Formats: sequence, structure tokens, C-alpha cells
Amino acid sequence: MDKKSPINLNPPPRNEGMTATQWVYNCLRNAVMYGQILPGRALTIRGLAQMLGISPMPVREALRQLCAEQALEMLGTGRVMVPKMTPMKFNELCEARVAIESHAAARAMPYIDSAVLNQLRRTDRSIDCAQQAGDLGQITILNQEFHRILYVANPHQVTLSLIESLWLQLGPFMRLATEQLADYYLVDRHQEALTAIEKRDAYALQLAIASDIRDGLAFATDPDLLNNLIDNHIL
Amino acid sequence: MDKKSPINLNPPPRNEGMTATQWVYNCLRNAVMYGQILPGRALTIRGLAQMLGISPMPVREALRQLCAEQALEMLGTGRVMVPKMTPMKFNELCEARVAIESHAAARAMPYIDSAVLNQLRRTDRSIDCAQQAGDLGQITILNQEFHRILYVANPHQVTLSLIESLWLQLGPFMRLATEQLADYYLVDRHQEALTAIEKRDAYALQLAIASDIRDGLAFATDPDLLNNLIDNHIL
DNA sequence: TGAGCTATAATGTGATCACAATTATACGTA
DNA sequence: TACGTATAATTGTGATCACATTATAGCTCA
Repeated sequence: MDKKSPINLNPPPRNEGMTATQWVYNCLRNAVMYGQILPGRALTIRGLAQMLGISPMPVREALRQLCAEQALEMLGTGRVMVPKMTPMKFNELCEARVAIESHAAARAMPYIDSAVLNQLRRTDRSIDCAQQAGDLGQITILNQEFHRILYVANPHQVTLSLIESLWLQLGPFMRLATEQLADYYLVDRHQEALTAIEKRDAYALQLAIASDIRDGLAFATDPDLLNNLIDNHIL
Repeated sequence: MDKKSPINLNPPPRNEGMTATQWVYNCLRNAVMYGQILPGRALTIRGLAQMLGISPMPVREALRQLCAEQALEMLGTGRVMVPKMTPMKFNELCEARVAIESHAAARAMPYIDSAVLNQLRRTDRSIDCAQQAGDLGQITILNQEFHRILYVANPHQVTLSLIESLWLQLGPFMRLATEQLADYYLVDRHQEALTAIEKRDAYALQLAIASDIRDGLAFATDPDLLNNLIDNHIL
């Protein structure tokens, strides 16, 4: 188990009123989501506490929470590490995203009013800007934002936490996907989704979201290529 | 927020080698899953620690984990309570179960060998026995067992933790469902699933699981009835 | 040179304590 | 009797410490 590879926590400023646990949680969540920590890297309570200049207590709580969300993995001994990826697991995560998110999208349809639609359009335009600017990190964030806005339109939403668990597990790879396909794939599928919403066609929306996800992760359909990426730590 | 209603933790024996945190986690998880704690009931760290005769530390960790799994809800002040149910939320949870579990079942199909099939048959027979004995708690447990065996047949399974999160949120109600419909619904749908497996028909299996879930929760399709049950704390 | 053992260091777990914020209770006033 | 305030109790948060377990590094011996 890797114990030395660098960790770029890039800690965001700690807003007042925010507990230390929340702050650590955000740090680690971002680091995992955007691939700042290599799979297999061991995380120790005291090590992280020292990096962040706080006591071990909040780190313990944040680690446990992230393990519960499948963002990190706790071994039998209590040791915590970033889970390793395999091609088969990647495929399962991808298909799980399609199943759950297309469901969530269809369920949100009846609740999408013009305000939500405008919010989606605005986010889509922001993605365009980020694309032209070549800001890959921003594209990833805004793409997630687009999906989130869609799903939480449903006020009785219960699947967002499940979806975010999948995002966390796929996080580093989604960034890579954006990198490879940034030029063309995003806009089209989002437009397709927006059109479906305008027609109030839940099924068409479901299909658009499914295609969006599949397109976004299509770069990794070849197990050999994916294994290469994993082994070479390109992530 | 309810602060006084009784809590039946019914703590299981603490096996050696099991950490205090794991033990508390199991206690609370079971209590939530089987409706031993009323929705809205406030849970305090010190209170639970005293009930279980341990220090507050393991309780804190267990509570945070259960909140991450949506089994409990953490308010802005850090207070923890059992989430309240609404008819709309119930419906969303039910449909989310159908979407995810039927997906997981179809994905498991290629991996179901005769060993797994026999395990499923054995569990199904145990459910029969529990039904004739009228042991409702056992029926609920075995029914979950049946589903779990099916899903984990897929060695690359990534949805089980998501599914269990939904089970936790629906827990108390599933027991009630079993109570109302114990006489007839379970066996038929499980037989349907077993037949689909024998024919190696993933789509038929998917439909059987979807029907099984819908039948099991059909008792609560009427919002008024459901509201009555919630308000009257029959759970 | 390399496999196995030992001593040392590092780590997770759990307990206790201090503090600030929140909540509950009791009191006094209108 | 109802309401607002002040006091007291409760609670979550975070830090520090002790302990048992596990991992690591160094050494010995074949």
C-alpha cells in the first residue's frame, strides 16, 4: 500500500462557522473527486491532521464519513486508502450511473419549471465558456452542476446522495474523460436534454441523460486502455 | 423534536475483536432498520453512550456513519434524529428501489451459478418456514437476505451500499408491509425470479424483482393511509 | 545474499476533559 | 394567566492522552 506519494490537499479557506470536521471533509472530498490522491494511497489520521494543522479528532470523523460514502475504503485493520479501480468496476459504476441518473432525471421532469430550465441553460452556457477557455477542471465542476440542478428539481429527491457516491468513486476518471472529449461531446447531449425538457418529454430526457453519461465515459470502454491508465498512474 | 419516546436498542452481544464503534453501529442500524426508534426522535451522543455503557467517542463515529448512509439525519446544529417520512418521499424511495435493484439483478444474472441458485432456493424455503411460523421479523430479514444474495453474485457489484441505504430509510415500513401481506406475496415473486434465473433470462429476472418490490410496498400506495400510519406512530 | 526474527516506530481505538453554543427551565412582570 | 428574560443544564466539538495492535526497519543467521 502506497504510503509516500504526494497528496495535494489544496485546502480551501475555512469559512467562519464551519466546523473543523466539515472543513476536513471538504478538503478530502475534493482531493478524491479530482484525483489529487492516487488510488492505493494510505491515509493516516495523524498524518492528515498534521498536514491541516488540526487535531486528529475531526480527521477521524471526516474519514469515517467518506468511507461510508464509498469515496474511501477502510481495511480490516482500520487503515484507510483510496480505492483502486478495475476495468470491470469502472464498467459497473458507469452502468449504475446510467440506471440511477436517468431514473432521477425522469422523476424530476414534472417539477422542472421555467426557473429551473433557465438555470440549466445558464449552466450549459457556462460550460461552453469553460470549454473555449480550455478550463478542464471547471468543465467537470459545471457538468456535475448541470446534473445536480436537474435532479434536485424534484423536491422529494432521495437519490442524489447515491448519485454523488458514484461520482466520488468515478471522480478522477471523469476529469480524464473531460480532458479527452472536451471538444464536442458535452454540449450536444445537454442540448438534447434541454430540448426534451421543453417538450416535457420525460422519456426523451431519460435517454438524453443516459447518452450524456455513456458518451462522457466512453473513452474507457476498452479494458486494456483503462488498465494502462490505471497502471501508469496517469490519473 | 421528540426527546423522550422509548428506544429499544436491544443490544446484541459484542463479539470479541469487534470494536466499540462497530458494535454501536450495529445496535443503532438494527434499531433504525426495524423501527425501534420513532421518526423525529432525537439521539444524543451522551445519552446513547450511557445506555450502552461506553464512552461518547464510539457513539459519535457510529452516528456520523449512519448519517452518511441516510439512516439518520443531522440537523444544522449537529443534532441527530431519525428522519421523518412523507408519502411523497416514501414513493420516491420505493421507485428508487425498483430502478436500482432491478438493475442490480439484471447485472448479476451472468454470474449466478448453481451454487448461488441453490442458496437462493434455500433462503426462499426458509422464508416459507418463517411464514408458516408467523415470525414476521424473520421474514423481513430473510427477504433482505434473498435480495442481497442475488445482487452480490456479481463480483464487481457497486450498488449494494446504495441499495442498503434505501433499505435503511424504508426499514420500518418494510416490516409493516410484511405484516400486512405475509400470507401470499413473497413466495410467488421469488419463484418468478428463480424461474427467470433457471431460464437465464435477465430481463424476466429484472421484471420479477421489480414486481417483488412493488408488491411488497403496495400497501402504502394510498397517501392518506400512509399518513395515518405515520401520524399514529403505528410503526 | 536473502529469508526470518526482533525491536522500534507508527497507527487506530477509546476515554476524559474543556469550551462554546444551544436548549430547557424557572422566574418575574404585565 | 400568558409572555419574555435570565439562569442553569445539556449538548456537539475539538484537543489530549493511554493503550493494544500493526507495520516498519534493522539485525541475525543460514
